Amino acid sequence: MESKTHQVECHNCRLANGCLAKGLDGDEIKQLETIISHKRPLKPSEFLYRQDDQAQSLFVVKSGSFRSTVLDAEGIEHTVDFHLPGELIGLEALQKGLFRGSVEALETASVCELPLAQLSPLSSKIPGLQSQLLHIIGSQFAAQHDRAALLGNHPASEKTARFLLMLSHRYSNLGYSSTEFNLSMPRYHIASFLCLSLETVSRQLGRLKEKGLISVQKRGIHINSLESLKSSI
Amino acid sequence: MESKTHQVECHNCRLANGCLAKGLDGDEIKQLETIISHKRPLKPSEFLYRQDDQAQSLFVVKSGSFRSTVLDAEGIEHTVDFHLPGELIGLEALQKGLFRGSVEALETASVCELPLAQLSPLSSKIPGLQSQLLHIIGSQFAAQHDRAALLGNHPASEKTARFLLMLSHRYSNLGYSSTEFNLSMPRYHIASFLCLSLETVSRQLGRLKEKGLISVQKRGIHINSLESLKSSI
DNA sequence: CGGGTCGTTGATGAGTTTCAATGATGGTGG
DNA sequence: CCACCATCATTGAAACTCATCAACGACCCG
Repeated sequence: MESKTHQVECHNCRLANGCLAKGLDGDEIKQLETIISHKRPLKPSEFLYRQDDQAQSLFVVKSGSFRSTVLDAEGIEHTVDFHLPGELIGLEALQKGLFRGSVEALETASVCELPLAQLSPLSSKIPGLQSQLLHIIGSQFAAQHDRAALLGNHPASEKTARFLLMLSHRYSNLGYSSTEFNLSMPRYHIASFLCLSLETVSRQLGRLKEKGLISVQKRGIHINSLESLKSSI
Repeated sequence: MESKTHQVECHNCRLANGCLAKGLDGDEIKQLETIISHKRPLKPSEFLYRQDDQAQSLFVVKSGSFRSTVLDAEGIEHTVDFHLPGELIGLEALQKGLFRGSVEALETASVCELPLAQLSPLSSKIPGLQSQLLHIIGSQFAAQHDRAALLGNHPASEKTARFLLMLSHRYSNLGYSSTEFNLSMPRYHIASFLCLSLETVSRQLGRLKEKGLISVQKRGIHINSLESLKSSI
């Protein structure tokens, strides 16, 4: 059974507050739950969808993390973004009903599925849902602005520090530690996201470690002082 | 009078087909026109809005072109995007009601203003408007994916060629020539967008000229062969 | 115990930035 | 009307960052 529906309960989901359900009353949440389905969890490096797939749904990350990529005309893959719990994925399909990039689980991960055909009418019916949808869309545009500032014309050292600070910030928003976390992606993905080579990323992490700003052990990151790391930029 | 309302007529606007009015019937367009206002045209390098301004409205480019920028924590400016006629600006404000970047006219330019307070209720009332709004939002996300592929890990020569091809494509969609156009921005803005130095941009344009792929005279660009330019990447 | 993936580290060279000088253009005021 | 200034673009030379190539070690899983 490909898309067996698992248990669905927005009303006691710890993410509901940053999710579509935010600001809805009990009855509205029930209506929302009726259109949400949960696919089985994805395994590491399994694809949620692939570029040019027909899009029937949007997705919200429930657990784990994802990476979204695009292939350019020459078949070179670029990492567009990483997605943590609570984030909405697939908005680029609103244009033509096709996904414009691929999304791949970085670890065991799960999503809530929001069928487009039902989301749109429901959001007309529930004003709070529409406004929350627009709010989330706005966050994504805002995040892109931040990303532009992160990736823009900076030396590798700064890109790396900024990358860690971005993750720190996002984990902190999710209620996790802002100073201690595990990278869910290999160096190669970070490099592709930052437009650097994987060796450079590795070396820059090493430098930050030498300076005493962070501790690194493979995927494990500990930021010794957020302030010093920021001011190192 | 700061925001004097100029003549508003979506129904005979040549851009209406790629704009919010697309797919609406005559009566619906009339309703849309009632909430749209036109500010006086902006002069070159005049700001449409500035980062952290309170956002009352979204904007659609009616004529001319714009550049959107963000300041990072260090006060360094990054060019996020260029905006041509028909494009919707300001979506990042849907999150918190604040603009997350600045938008600046590159030449004499005008916009249609869409007050957020009225747009949202109207789109609930007119299903076609809501779906067109979502469609446009989707295009912007799709465009970001394309931009990621454009800017990603490529040598300066490719970035420059891709940049020209992107503009060519966008002008062509607007009904202008895809092989002959004027850059509305100085080299410095192109450089900031492509994460290069302005000298590098200048040199790369020079190289493309030497190779016979394009003609350049300051802001004037003529692409001798789109196909050769593409295959040069 | 192999074999694969992943991360680190070193040496080298290419590509890009930076600094600097010069030329073209357009607007302004004498 | 022309000189002057500011802005923008081009070009050169030098310095440096970063990518590439390569080797090695750590780890995990079959």
